[in-house]
Amino acid sequence: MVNIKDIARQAGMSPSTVSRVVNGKKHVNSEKREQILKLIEQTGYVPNKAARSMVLKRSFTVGIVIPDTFNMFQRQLFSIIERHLESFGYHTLFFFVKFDDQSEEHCLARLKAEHLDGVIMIHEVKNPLFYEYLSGAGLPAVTTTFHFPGLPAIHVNEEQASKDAVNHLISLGHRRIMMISGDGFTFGRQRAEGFFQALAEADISWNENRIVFVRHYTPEFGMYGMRELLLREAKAAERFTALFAATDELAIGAIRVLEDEGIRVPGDVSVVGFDDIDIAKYMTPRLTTICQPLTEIGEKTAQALHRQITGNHPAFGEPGEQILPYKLVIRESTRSRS
Amino acid sequence: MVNIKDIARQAGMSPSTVSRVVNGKKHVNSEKREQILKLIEQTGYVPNKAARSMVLKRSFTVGIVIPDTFNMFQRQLFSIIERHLESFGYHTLFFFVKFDDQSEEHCLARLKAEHLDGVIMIHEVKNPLFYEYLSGAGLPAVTTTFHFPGLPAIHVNEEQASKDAVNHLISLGHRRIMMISGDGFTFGRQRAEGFFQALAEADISWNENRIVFVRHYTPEFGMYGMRELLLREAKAAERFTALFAATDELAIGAIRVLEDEGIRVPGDVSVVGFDDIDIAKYMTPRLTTICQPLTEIGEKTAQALHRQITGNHPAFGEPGEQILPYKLVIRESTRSRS
DNA sequence: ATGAAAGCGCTAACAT
DNA sequence: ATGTTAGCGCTTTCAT
Repeated sequence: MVNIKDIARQAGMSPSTVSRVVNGKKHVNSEKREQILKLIEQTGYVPNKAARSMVLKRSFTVGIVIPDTFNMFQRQLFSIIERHLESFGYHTLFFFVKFDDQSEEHCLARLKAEHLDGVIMIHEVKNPLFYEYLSGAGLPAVTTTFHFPGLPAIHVNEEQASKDAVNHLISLGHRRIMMISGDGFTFGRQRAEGFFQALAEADISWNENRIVFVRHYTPEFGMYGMRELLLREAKAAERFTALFAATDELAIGAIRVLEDEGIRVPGDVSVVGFDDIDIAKYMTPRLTTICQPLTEIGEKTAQALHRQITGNHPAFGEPGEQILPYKLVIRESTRSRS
Repeated sequence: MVNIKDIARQAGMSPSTVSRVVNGKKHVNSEKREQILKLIEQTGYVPNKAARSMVLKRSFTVGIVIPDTFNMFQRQLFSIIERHLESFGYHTLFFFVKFDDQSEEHCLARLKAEHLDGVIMIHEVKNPLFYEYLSGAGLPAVTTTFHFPGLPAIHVNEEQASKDAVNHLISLGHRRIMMISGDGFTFGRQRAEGFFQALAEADISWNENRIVFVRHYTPEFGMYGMRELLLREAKAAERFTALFAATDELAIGAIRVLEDEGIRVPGDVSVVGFDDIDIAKYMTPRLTTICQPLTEIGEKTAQALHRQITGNHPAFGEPGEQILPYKLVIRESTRSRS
């Protein structure tokens, strides 16, 4: 592997000069600059990052904390973030975390070991030590798609979006509306909160049987949730006519059970999801859902971190919170109550 | 950030001794070892990877080349690979590649710039320079879910799996079977080849109108493919009764069009996919498909690379090709021809 | 404008 | 068993 000395020797100059050229510094004769540039081109020389990193005391690496079981929404988000970060000259290291205590601890240990320049959290974690470390070490950090007090955040208004989703159902004439959410993370609770509020504002009587909290936001748990709901309703006079699922994947599982029970969507029950994952528009029926501005979230997240790393803003000084607009996408899984 | 000298000073020993302890070498007094270990624990000392990497001339980083638009199957695969690689002490750097020439070139340039210890290709690329670089630089490399001559590979027998899928359709009494595949990559051609062979072996007359090649393996292109097939059949006396889609995502798009046209799956047309992505079992109808042994593929891929990096096998010596078993998973999207 | 020299944190060869 | 030393590839004073 060709290094800076090789280039210097071949050019008959010193490594310092080559370094200056590589880093685009001033004070270098333009002829020599040309010559060195040509040599770099010819030899395919690339500065050794480890060496640079050592002297500069920066790793040029940012960590992204993301659930082990990340869904299509997060998948799209992180490749956008990765692309931007790369254009800023950073490496991206992924930290896949399962949400049990042990895995979070292990992840935190790795995080500490990596000498990162910054961290992006695509998902909340339970262990408070995580956030303590970030702030304690003064490590630049951004939370995205959720908000943790004291850290800059890029996200949509989950509560308002949920209200819109539920209001859509209400405007279609539905009154007996159920919800499946998860209790694990803030967004699940926020989405539930929006559900409550929409109901309250429409004077729809509240009843705790209207909502079921499951452990994960997956199709599998969507199935559990729906079975539970059906069980509760077994003794009711009339069945619910609409469902709000806290994620599209939950919705997919719920619809699966509904279909299996011979309950038609949207004929008998209307369903709205959240996230607008890829397949939402191909499903049968096409899923009505809340669409978050993926590209923009990814962009702003990468920018916010970059600014924090390079800028003179103290990491925990005035963390900006950017709230982005979402859209309700109406497809086929919701219909007027006949 | 505490470094090896700090530890040495506090322990009243030399950096070499600390280094020996950190790296678990012999020849160190067990009392001193204990003492150093305690100090490391207390201070939270972690060796600086950049420094290690520089003296060891290894980056401890492996690159994974994966499509920009990676699907759920690849998503699961890569988090398995990442986990194994991590347990071997490697960092994982992702190279998301779009399949146009420019993006591939950019990706190759980055690949060269990274001083990688090894490369895993989760997907074929078109640019031959990629493979030339890998072999030319003697860089350890493994291809997974496909095979490139001269490189170790972990994959299933695509052709045989496709034959099984089509034979399943044939055994259900279907004769007019169509296929949607892509022309971009080897696996698309191999899956098509299996389709041809199964047909030939069952003495089903061949006709080039039976297959359509689309540009990408996505639901969107599955829709294009199915529309094309329907168009071709518009003038035929009888319509086809079965479809083999080269990927589940293609199948999802195809089914979308079928449903929209009022053609029932599996009532009018049976469909079988390939990959068994997550949602396949939640769709309506649940998708019959070929299931690849994800976990095993991921495991063996990581192992194969690790062996190549550490072992004394020359990278291009005797590249092993490991062919793993697959399974046909029969669900609801296929049915006897009535 | 350019070069010489020091040093980033670590490991390994060599000495003791 | 342990310490001393040199050096990995780079950037950055500090001279000139």
